[in-house]
Amino acid sequence: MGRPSAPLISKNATIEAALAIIDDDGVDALSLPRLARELNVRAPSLYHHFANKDEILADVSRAIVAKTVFPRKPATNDWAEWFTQLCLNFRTAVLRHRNAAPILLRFMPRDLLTDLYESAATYLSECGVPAELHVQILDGLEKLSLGSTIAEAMQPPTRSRVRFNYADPERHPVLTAAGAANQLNQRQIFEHTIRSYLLGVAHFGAISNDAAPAARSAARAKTAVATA
Amino acid sequence: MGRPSAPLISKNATIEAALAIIDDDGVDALSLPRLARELNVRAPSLYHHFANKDEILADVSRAIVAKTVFPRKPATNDWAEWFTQLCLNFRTAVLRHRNAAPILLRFMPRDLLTDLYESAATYLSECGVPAELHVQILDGLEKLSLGSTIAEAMQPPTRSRVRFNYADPERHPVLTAAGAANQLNQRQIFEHTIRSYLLGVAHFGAISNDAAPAARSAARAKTAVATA
DNA sequence: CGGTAAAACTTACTGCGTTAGATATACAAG
DNA sequence: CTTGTATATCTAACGCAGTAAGTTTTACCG
Repeated sequence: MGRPSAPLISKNATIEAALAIIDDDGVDALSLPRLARELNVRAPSLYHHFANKDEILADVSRAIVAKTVFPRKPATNDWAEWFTQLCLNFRTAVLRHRNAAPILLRFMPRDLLTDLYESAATYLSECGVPAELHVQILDGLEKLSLGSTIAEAMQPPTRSRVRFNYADPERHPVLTAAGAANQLNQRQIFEHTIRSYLLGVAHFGAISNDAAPAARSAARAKTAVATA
Repeated sequence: MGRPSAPLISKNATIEAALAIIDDDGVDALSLPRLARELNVRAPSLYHHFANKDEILADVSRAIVAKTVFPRKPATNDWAEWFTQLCLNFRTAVLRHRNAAPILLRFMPRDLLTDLYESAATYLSECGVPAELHVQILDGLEKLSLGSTIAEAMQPPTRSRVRFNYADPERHPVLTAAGAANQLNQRQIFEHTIRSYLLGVAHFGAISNDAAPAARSAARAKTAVATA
């Protein structure tokens, strides 16, 4: 065949095709022969554009995360609201390709995140949040959004209120009742979780084991009161 | 060779061997030939005890999660403290085998969790927490612990204070400063995140988009105050 | 003692990721 | 316009993986 007048393979088209396969049939269905066939090409030709399969997967991860919408900063110093919106947008971007969750876990584009964090930390400083809290807020939010979104992506999608699908009314009566009483869907629980976390950080600051026992016992007392 | 006087393969030994391989060399290193070799046996013989490789992986996941220590209930109605301890124990159990994180994501033993949730929901009821909050607490905590622990497991372990390893002092000055100012390690951030979340739920209850705008704006006001 | 089921084996197939080397074309230099 | 080199595809082939089929030996039960 020899060299074609215009290249048959482009990085972008390859990544898009890979993403389409994953969306349609899952990560396990993405093989190089299949990907090549979709591009009307042979598998080894892909090695002229990518070092190996992992590089393709890393680029797919990057493409997914890069579509996260960056919210504009609010007029007030309401950083908690801004972060909540950012996390929601991240969740939306990831859940658009929920089959890709496993590769996202393996190939999270950390450099993208680092650039994002730099601007987020700057914003926190502008809002007067002390630097000691920055890591805790950023790292906590990362674990929370990334982790809980990926965990959500691994389960079948549910638009309506969250139940416990594995609960058996006979063996798990209390849980079944809890499912019936619940009013929130997955997205609302996520948003609620983020917001609760940020409220917690903002109100109580660092609650470490050894550093601030007074703050913790005070917090514990409040919890007990609120649920009595 | 024929049938041996005593079986050469047992489910338990197989799962332990698989876990050892994963701990030593990662998930990708676990192949049936290698696993069989470790057991002094041939690969197809494993099919007499497991339907396929996925079944082995599922059993490995189950073995990891099953080692979570169930904390005893405190004398007071301090359910938040109990849940915090439970989540910490779960994290410990998972991080003992951090290489196994990807398969844990795929083969989370949901039935184990369901039994656990039933008793947790019962406990919440005993403590007087209204049923409408049960799903939100359980599901929120699941996403948070499972997700953030798996996300943590995917990064290299760090016992000391959390920095941002990918931050370049030139390009990310604010982030570098934030890393220097941070006092908490991974475990403390995790614990803090759980506690902040539970405090948030206990104090503010459901914060949904449409249900309680008043509660949310009140919460937002408090956040702003706390950080001004 | 004989039949059945258990628990190992050997052999073999398919499909994967990847490498090596051939082939033909585009493009730039003389 | 020729010629050389880099580019972009191909074909062929290797090794390893998961798994299926069928064989062999042995344990155990009536």
